[in-house]
Amino acid sequence: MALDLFATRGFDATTVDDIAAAVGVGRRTFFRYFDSKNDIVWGDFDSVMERLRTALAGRGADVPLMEALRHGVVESNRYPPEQLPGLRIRMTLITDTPALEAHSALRYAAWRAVVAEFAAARLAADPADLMPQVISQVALGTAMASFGRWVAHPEEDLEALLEEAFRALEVLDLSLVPGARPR
Amino acid sequence: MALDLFATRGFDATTVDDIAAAVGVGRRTFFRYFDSKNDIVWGDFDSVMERLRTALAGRGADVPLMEALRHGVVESNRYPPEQLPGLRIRMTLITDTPALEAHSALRYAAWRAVVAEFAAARLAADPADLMPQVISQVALGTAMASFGRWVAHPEEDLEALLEEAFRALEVLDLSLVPGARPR
DNA sequence: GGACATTAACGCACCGAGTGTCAAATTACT
DNA sequence: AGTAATTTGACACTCGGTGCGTTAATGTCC
Repeated sequence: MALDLFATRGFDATTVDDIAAAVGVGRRTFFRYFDSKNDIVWGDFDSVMERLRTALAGRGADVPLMEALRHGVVESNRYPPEQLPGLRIRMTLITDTPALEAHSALRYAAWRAVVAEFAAARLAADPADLMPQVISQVALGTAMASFGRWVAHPEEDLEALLEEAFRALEVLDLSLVPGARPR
Repeated sequence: MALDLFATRGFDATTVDDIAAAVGVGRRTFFRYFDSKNDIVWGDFDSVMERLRTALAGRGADVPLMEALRHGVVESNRYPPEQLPGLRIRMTLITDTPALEAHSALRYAAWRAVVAEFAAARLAADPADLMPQVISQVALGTAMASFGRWVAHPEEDLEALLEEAFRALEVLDLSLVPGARPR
């Protein structure tokens, strides 16, 4: 609903009054349901995190950490085809609207916390320790690079991109020698 | 100057009028020198990026990519001791003021672009390709994890943290097997 | 040194996001 | 139906940020 306005008129050019009017509701009422205009775009982020959490927990302890991470992230980003257009609109808005890009940092922090907790458990460390933090940052960055690519290249497959990116991560120190051919 | 106000009163509680008054300048004039209130905290970010760019370029092509990246990032974050207190104040503000955390995403994008360009050149790829993007995201995340740790633990050494984090990156797929002892 | 152009300072009015307050409307309950 | 609880939304306000237009400095050329 409001997403359509954003997609056509642009995020910045769409005021909260516009949205409220379009939904047929008072401006003040809008702010009862959304903490900010930005929050419209990231719908139910809690469920995304919950999916990630369960996907990570679903891997046995015998699977190496980075491999479990790859599986978890890929699996939690598996969407039924009919949801992909909506996802693309949202991710497009996020990646090329500065205000949203900035605001998203807050959501990402929560996402990273899930990964950090998982990594910490695996490493028998504290989530605040350096390595779990590095791993969570790296996982987020890798996922974001994949999403960014997906947004810019609609013909490519999101899952495949995530898979490729995370696999590259697992062999980072081996493949990235000078002179190595990029695939 | 304005940083002191942020540090004592808090970022959100300090209005632009407060700052302008403290500096003895009109509100409108403030906005001639800073595009936004947020921009005060990230001083001359261009010089940071320039340092990174030259530090990366300074490594010979014979040094492996991830190693050159580590050297470049560590070197570009080598500050004279007298600048560390100021840096700590700024980074503390950034890491625990949501508004700044969000705004910083825009600066980070520029930083990543520098890394992506470097990585792309090394891989004979395009900066927009998946791998350069992954590498730039990973580098940023690793640096941020180090900074976050440094802010939370003032007794630890920033350079050492960066060094440790980036070294861990180079052996990610080797050390992070289940049962491996965290160091 | 004086006339002129340029740039900086800044007051004013405005917009849009977000919040607190309070009264009216709706809904739920018995 | 009548009462209590919840939802809605109007109003006023704060704060960040911008456009505009005017005054004050600052430079520049003859």
